[in-house]
Amino acid sequence: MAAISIAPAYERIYAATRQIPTGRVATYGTVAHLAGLPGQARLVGYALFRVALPDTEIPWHRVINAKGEISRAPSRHGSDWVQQARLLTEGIVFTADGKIPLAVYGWPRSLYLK
DNA sequence: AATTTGACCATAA
DNA sequence: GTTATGGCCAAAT
Repeated sequence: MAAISIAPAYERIYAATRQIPTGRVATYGTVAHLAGLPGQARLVGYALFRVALPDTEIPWHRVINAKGEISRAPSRHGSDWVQQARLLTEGIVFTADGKIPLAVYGWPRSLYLK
């Protein structure tokens, strides 16, 4: 009954990630919330790790951590730099600290309106 | 089937 | 400012 959403948890995360508009970024926590997994910021990170390589339609590079910084990791095989490059390509400018001003690029805007 | 793994966030000291 | 800790979950091997 109610086959409302028997979709894999990860797929919902991917769906939420695809909704991030170009030139904008969302945090893991936000994506988790949009995916219907409030508080599961970690799952988002886990899911994205499994998808990053065969990248298809998922703008995984638009997902960053709550600090407004790209989550670098040794296990990422350098995909973290690809993320940096892609964000720059979309017109996003990093601060001197290598961070992204969420107040400007954060999405959805409603979470960052002053 | 059990073990391993993995890109977070918030709080406390 | 850093460091440590708890919480949370699913997929790949």
